[in-house]
Amino acid sequence: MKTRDRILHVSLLLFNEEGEAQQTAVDISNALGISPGNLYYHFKGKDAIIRALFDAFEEEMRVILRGSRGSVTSIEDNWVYIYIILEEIYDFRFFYRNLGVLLKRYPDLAVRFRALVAEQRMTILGLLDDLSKAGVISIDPRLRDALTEQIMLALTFWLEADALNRQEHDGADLIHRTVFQVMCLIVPYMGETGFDALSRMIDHYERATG
Amino acid sequence: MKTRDRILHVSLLLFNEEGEAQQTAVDISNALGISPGNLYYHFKGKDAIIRALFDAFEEEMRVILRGSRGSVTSIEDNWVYIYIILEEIYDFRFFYRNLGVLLKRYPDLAVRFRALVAEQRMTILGLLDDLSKAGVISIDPRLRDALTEQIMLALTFWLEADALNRQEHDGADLIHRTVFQVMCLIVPYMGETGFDALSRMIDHYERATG
DNA sequence: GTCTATAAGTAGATAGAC
DNA sequence: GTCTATCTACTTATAGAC
Repeated sequence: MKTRDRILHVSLLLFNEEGEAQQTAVDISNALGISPGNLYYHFKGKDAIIRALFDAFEEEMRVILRGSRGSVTSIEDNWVYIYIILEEIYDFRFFYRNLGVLLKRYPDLAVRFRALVAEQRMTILGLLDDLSKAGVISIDPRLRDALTEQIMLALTFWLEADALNRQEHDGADLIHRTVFQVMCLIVPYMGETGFDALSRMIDHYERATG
Repeated sequence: MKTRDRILHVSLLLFNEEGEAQQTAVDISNALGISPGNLYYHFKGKDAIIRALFDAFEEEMRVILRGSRGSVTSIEDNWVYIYIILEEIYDFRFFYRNLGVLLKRYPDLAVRFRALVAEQRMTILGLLDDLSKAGVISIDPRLRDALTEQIMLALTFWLEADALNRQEHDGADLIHRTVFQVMCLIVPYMGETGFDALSRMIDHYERATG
């Protein structure tokens, strides 16, 4: 593995586990067993590392978002799809843990992040449209936008909300609970079948978390 | 106005407008027209200032939360009450802009903040219970907790979400939109009257924002 | 209470040898 | 590519005069 890739790999690990703000360029080079000078040979600094990590995240997320076009037509599909999005976010969770600080510090990333969020919003809207057309949900158009915003809120701040509620966390369980939380937002619009779907979801949730 | 109070006042202003992370002890003393040494005479550092500001916020918020006991029985009351909570948060918005960083940096504040959030959650649950008993809403008990969490999410991360979507913001309009957003979460559980309530809310919203 | 001056500590960045 | 050594810049915090 080339040093450049090792730097990215270890940085992502450190940022996710210990928090981005806490790690200095020297910390990263120590973790890698290389000198700070060497680190600066490969990346101009922590900024460049973060930008490179964002490149990777952005590309992966765009692939996921574009993969939804017309392929999510049942509530089960929806469940799985939300799951996939959350897992991708979890892989780069350090971004979402300090969103405010990071976007203030890197205005260029803020622009790109906003564009990504916009595409995410369009995807969620499309998802709700597909579910409507398939007759799975029925929602007043005035409430549809509000629901979309709520789902966006959940998808964006689930990690921060969890950090607020507990000190430690179990990633798999947290993702699971968050999918459930998002699905609960949709249940009221499923009419009579909503309660059945909810029951099935709870079963599914209980089974997976023991 | 005593210097101590002036420091707190100007610090809150700076933190809210420019961001807490960006302001150093020297910046604050410059803004006040006093020396850094003098600042350190009154407060041991930025930490002590932030703690003092949190004291104020915590006390004000607790008064608001305790004021809800049994006094919110209509959907209009609920609207007003959410409004009051959001305005209080807005006054100390710098806390909510960098929650993650702040709570990591000040573990003692994190403990107190979590307790405050817990009381907030109890208040929201109580609100929903009161609305249920008054026959205003009807909600499956399994969905009630999820709804509570969603409202908490909205109340806690509305400021960060807005910062993500725009560069600048109009406080009054943002608060208004957020109240609307929260109310939209409750509408599905209002049955037939929900649509009327929604229409009235939209009217109200349009009127207030022009 | 308030000032000036300065110490002490930390993060970021580069130069030059190997 | 990688290292050691060092330098700059900045923030916090304190000492001592007024």
